[in-house]
This record gives sequence, C-alpha cells and structure tokens, in this order.
Amino acid sequence: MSQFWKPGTERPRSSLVDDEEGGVLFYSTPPPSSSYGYANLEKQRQRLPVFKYRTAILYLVEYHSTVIIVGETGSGKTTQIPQYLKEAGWAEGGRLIACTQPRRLAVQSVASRVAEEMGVKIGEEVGYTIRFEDKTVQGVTKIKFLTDGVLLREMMDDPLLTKYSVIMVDEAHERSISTDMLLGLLKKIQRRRPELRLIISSATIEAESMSNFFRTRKKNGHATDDNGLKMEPSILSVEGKGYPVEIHYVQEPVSDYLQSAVDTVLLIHEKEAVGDVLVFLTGQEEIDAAVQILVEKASDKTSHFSGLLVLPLYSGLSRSDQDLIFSQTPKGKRKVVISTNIAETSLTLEGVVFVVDSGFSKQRFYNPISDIENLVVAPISKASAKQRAGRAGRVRSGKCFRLYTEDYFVKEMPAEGIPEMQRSNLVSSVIQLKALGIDNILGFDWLASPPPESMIRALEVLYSLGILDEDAKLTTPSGFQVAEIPLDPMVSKMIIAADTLGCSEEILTIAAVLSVQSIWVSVRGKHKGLDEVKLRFAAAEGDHVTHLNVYKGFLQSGKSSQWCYKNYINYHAMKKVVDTREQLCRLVRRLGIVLKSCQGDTQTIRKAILAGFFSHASQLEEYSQNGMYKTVRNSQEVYIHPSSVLFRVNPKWVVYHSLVSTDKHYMHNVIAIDPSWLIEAAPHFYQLKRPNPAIF
DNA sequence: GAGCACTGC
Repeated sequence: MSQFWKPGTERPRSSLVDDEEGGVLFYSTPPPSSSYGYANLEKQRQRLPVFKYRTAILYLVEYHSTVIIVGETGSGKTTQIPQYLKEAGWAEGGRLIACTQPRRLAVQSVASRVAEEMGVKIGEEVGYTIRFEDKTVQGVTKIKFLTDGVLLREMMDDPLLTKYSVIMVDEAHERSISTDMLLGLLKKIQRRRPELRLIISSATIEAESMSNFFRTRKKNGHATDDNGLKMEPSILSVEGKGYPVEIHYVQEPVSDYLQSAVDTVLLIHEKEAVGDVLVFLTGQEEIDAAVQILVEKASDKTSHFSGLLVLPLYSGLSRSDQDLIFSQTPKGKRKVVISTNIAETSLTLEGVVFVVDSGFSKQRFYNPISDIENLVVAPISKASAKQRAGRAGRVRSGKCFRLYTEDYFVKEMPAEGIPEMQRSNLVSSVIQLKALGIDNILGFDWLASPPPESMIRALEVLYSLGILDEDAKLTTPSGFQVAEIPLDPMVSKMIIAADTLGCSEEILTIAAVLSVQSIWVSVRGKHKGLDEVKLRFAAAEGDHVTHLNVYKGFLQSGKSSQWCYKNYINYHAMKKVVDTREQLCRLVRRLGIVLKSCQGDTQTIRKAILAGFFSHASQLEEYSQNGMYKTVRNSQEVYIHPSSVLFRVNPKWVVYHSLVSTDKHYMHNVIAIDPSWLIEAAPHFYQLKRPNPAIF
C-alpha cells in the first residue's frame, strides 16, 4: 500500500483498513468497491501487521481471561481480531463477539469494512448497534460492533452480558467516561463469569496500569482458575504501519503559539517539499484568526504564498465547509488545515505530510463545589503529542513541528491526560451505576477514581431530584424511570413530571431540542438577521417555549430545508430533533408515560421544567444595572447569555438549563418563573437551603 | 451584546 504520487496526478487508493484507529476516512473519490474481489481482500488482510500475530492472539485469548493489546495506528487490530476470533469458533453456539468503540461513526465504518471483508451483508453475520440504530439479528449476528455507551445500557437488561463470549474494548487509551465505567464493570462481570474473555486494546503503553487493574487472583492464591485459565492479563504489542515522522522542536519557548503557528506554516511552504499541512490549535476563535492571517498572505498573487489553500476545521462548521476540507488539493496548491482536536481522533485527513502542534487543547474541567464545568486551554499530554505527530506519517514519511521545547516535552509534559471521569459532572454515571445495582459508589473499583467531592455532589443532586432515597437507593418508580431514559437525569425528571402535569408532548420536544447543540445556525457577523428572525419565534416565557414555536413552524413547513434557511435555523439539527423526539416518545411510552398536550398552557410547561431544574434558579440582583443575577443555590454571580430571547428582558426570577463559563458565567436557555413555583416544585430543597423564606 | 474541545446513551 505504500504508494507515492505526484501532486496533480490521481491519488493512490486507500481504504478504511488504513485507518481504523484514527477514526473515519473521508474519500475524495468514491472507493472502488466493485473492484475488490474476495481474493484481493484476503491478500490485503494478510498484509496487515496484526496478521503475524494471529496465532499468538488466539493462543492468548484461549488461555488468559484478559489480553491487553497495544497497537499503533494502522495495525489492523480493530477489523481483524474479531474475524480471527470468529474463525477460531468463539461465535459458535449462538454466542457473540463484541467490539466496542467510543464513537458512532467508527462503529459504522468498521462494521461495514468487516462485513465487506467477510463478504456478508451488514446487519446479518456482522452487525452494529448505536443509539437509535440496531443493525443486528438475534441468532444470526456473530460479530457485533457497538459504542461502549450502548454496551453499558445493555447491562441494564443483562447484567452479566451473557450472550457475549469475547468483548474487545477498543481505544481504551482515550479513557472516556463510558470506557472507564465499562472496564470497571467488566472486571466485576469476569469474577462471576470467568469464561468471559476480555481484549483491551490501547494505543499507548498504559498497558501496565491496565494490567494491574485486571490482575485478579483466586482466593487460594493460585494464578489460574480450575480450568487452567490464567488470571494474569497478558500484554501483546503490535506494530503499526505508519511512516516515520521527523520531530522538530523550537529552540526557545514561544510566547504566542498562534503567531508562531502561522510563521511555521509560512516557513514550511517556503522550505519544504510538497504535502499538506495540519495545524493543531485550540478553538474556533483562534483558528479563524490564524486562517485570516494566512488567507491575507495567500491573497497576494505576487508572493509565492498564493499557493496556499487555507481552511479551518472544527465541529461547528457547516456541511459545505467540511466538504471543502476533504476535497482534493488543487494542482499546484498546498492545503493548510487549521484544526481543533477533532483531527486528533475523530477525523482523518488524507495527504497530510506536515503537522504543526501548538501543544495546547481545550479541555473540560469540573468544579464539584460550584457545580460548574469550564472549558480551559491546557497543555496536552505526551500521548496526544504522539498522536498528533502520527497524523503526518500516513501517506509517506513526514515532519512534525512542535511549538514547544524538547526540554519541556521530556521533563514537563505529562505522559497521559487526566481521564474524563476526573474532570466531569458525574450525575449520569452515578445513576447508571445505581441502576446496575452498584450500591457503594464510593467504593467502586475504578480504573482511576473520580474526586470524592464529585461523587458526593452527584449523590446530592440525585437525592434532591427524588431519584435516590435516604439510603441512596433508586426510588420507585421515578428513580428507575429516570435511569431508563438516556438523557441527563434533570431532563429525565422533567419528562416524568410532565406526565403528571399533562404536558408530555411539549416537554419531549423541549428535551429533544436541548439534546442537540443548537437549533440556530452559527452566524459570525450576521447576528442582526438572526436576532430579527428570532423575534418571530420569541416567547415572553423564555427560550424553551421559543423552541416549541420553532418546532411547530418546522413541522408546518413540511420539514422544509428552505424554511430553515430563511429562518436561520439549522436544518440538520432540526432533523435530529425530530428523530430524537420520536425515539424518546417510543421509550417513555414503554415506561407507562402517556403522551398528552397541555394545549399551549405555558405555565404548566414551565412547572414541568422546574421539576427537573429547580436547583438552577437565579434571582436578578436588585438595583443591578448590568443584568447581574445570583444563583439561589450558592449566590454565584451569573448573567443571561446574549443568545437568549430573555437577554435584556431580565425577568426578576429565572431558571436556566446550563451555565457556560467564559469571562463571565452565562446562563444558556432561560425561562422566567414565579418564585412561589420553586417551593411548590421542591419544598425539601428550598426549605433545606433557605430556612427563612423571607427572601420571597 | 457574546461564543461552543470532543464524544455518547
């Protein structure tokens, strides 16, 4: 597969096998699937680095309860190991082989690749499951790809995951919350089901700590169980097939990595051979600034910088902007993509030969005391730096320019990032563990323990919502109902309250809208138009009711994309809202919730919202000139976000959906309320916090 | 009058 090509000529064909670890490949030309004969595919399979280890892997899986596979990008482990297992008989007798991925797109693309290699139709012998999409057939499917979140959900019906013979947890090094939870629970399952085999696949040598975690011994001290199965995890390394990447460091620390990144791109263009450039910065604002500087340079037709084609890449981009990034670089041009971390794991760009690494990314941090999540620009880990550099070695040997010193890399950069578990609000995780019968949350065997303060905060929130009782057990029925609904527990509580109040139709719409990023198109510099359009939908009660108006308008337009375009509404987001709402309706009906509309009674709707969000109440500061509010819970200074329809309206009392913290704490999605509803919705909470209700 | 790294059920 190691083909080279001259710029301007047709690019070599590539396939998804090149990329399973790195996420999803975007083809600039459609893959020539018709030319893949079976024999051809078989040869390709045998050329993958992992093929040499086929016998070893099968031997280890046979005799060890847990196998840890350290494999670099492009080793082929994700697509091949499930097939080896199937060929060795692990799917016989109605059993299933599972392979989990952190991302939905990866699940779909890996599954279709494996189905193609096996010459079967996707959804039959090889299937996949992601939320809202189950492409498996019971009794037929033998290899199943799924997100780790889906496997966690499956445990609620089948706690010991009895239908699986082998579970491969892929991308474990990413340490997402669901991967960490899954690993802790799988360890528990293995104690009850010693015959279950686990394969943990990771790109980094964190294998040692992973191995320690899974090291279990029988009480009698033997390292094997009665059937001779070794309890000691084994570790196997598989090399990748990336090309070498030359690493360059700066001599002196840089004071302005943005400027330095721009300078480096210009230098590469001047001195280096052909090949696209990928620059890692932290966020949209920074990226747009860097793009602008470079575009200005490139627009000077007389300078040789006119050969630069500069493009931004972040998740908020529209479809059409994303298409530009994955299109072929025009003849005589050098493509420069300036990206967030999205290009580190989720998306793979072809043709990158040079990487510029700022050494920073935006990371989420959670403060359990204030209950606020913050996005902070923070230094990346060595593991991330390595991953970023690897992006330069996909088509041929490349170069990575790190905008930090070698000394810093060696002596100061942390080896691994902080697991997400330790940087997040844990309300959803705690309720999920409770639903799985894990009573002692604080004593759970975590791969890395979250801060006790975060767990205590989560328990408090769930208790105040009436989801947990005094003994920290799920309440009946609402605790169990909330656990069944795959949404934030505060949103789920709102849905359950709507059942009693008779406005479930409206609240399900609101829940669906809150689960997408934003239903408005992102408009830089076009705020005026958006604001005017918003007035057409704006409700005096606030944003949630405004969302209902938009949803109604969308349905009345016949779900028209034209209508969305005219109204500054994100069509794809609205389609997702409709989808999600449908799924939620189906789910809550199963829980015995009756769909009913309150026919525009916005007071009832707001009361249902309060049932979940009473702890997010804020009061306008008296005599406040600048719209300052204080939260009722802890007198935190907050403001209504300018995107809200209640911005500058400043009702005396509001309830917000979430806080966004930048230079100020902004309340996102706000409704106006009557404070007496708070006591009505949560007497326990408000009596508890305010023994003297004189403030009302 | 301002801004959202990235996922997932």
